[in-house]
Amino acid sequence: MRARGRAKGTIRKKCLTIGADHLVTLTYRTNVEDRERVLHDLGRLRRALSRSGCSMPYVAVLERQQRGALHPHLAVKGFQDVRLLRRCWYKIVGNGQGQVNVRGPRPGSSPVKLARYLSKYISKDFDNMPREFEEHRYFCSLGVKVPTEKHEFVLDRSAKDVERKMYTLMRQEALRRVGVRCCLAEWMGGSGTYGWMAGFEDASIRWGNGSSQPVPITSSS
DNA sequence: CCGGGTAACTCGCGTACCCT
DNA sequence: AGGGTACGCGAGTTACCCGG
Repeated sequence: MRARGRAKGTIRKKCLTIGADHLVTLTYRTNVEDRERVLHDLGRLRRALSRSGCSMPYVAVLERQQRGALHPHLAVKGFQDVRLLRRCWYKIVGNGQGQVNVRGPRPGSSPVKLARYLSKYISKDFDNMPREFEEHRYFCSLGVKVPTEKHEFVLDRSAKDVERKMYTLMRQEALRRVGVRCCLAEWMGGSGTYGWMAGFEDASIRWGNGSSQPVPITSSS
């Protein structure tokens, strides 16, 4: 199905865009199979976190356990307050009636791997997850823009100074394609041998010739 | 403080069409 | 046949208001 590929690709790109490196798993003690209930609880959690000043960009998917119970996985960026998450989740599902598990980045893990991990759930459950017409397979906070232009590069571990030069070339190419009025998002793998860069149109800033940082455009200019 | 209702807005999904 | 793209529908998100 074409929607599967599109959903997988979008999840992967959104995870990379927000730089997701932590995975939050919310579960119920009881066997909750009602999708409406899970989405409702997820909405309440989001609202509770928002009111606590802890609104976070996320990409969420639902996974079905072997017993049939649904539970959400959330890909988020950076360390989240587990105690706050737990307190809010327990308020919603009842004290001790659920689990909150936050998994941080492991050695060798990356936003790329987490993105693959989440998109795997989509393809895995695509065929066996009961789903009504127009229901979404995944959910994310608003404003997560998927880049329209993206270049990936791989460098040899033994390369010296190549990384910096390649980085400069990548930036020049991104600015050439997207335009100098843009902001750049990037991610570099742990070993520095793999990464990506993406450009987003942004009329409020401008890259000058040879500058390493964009400068804000004031209303007078 | 918290939950529910509502409205405006965003954007995922299915689908049709075109091109290779 | 399969990939790319555009479009409309409507599910989902968010902010705000109000009542308990």
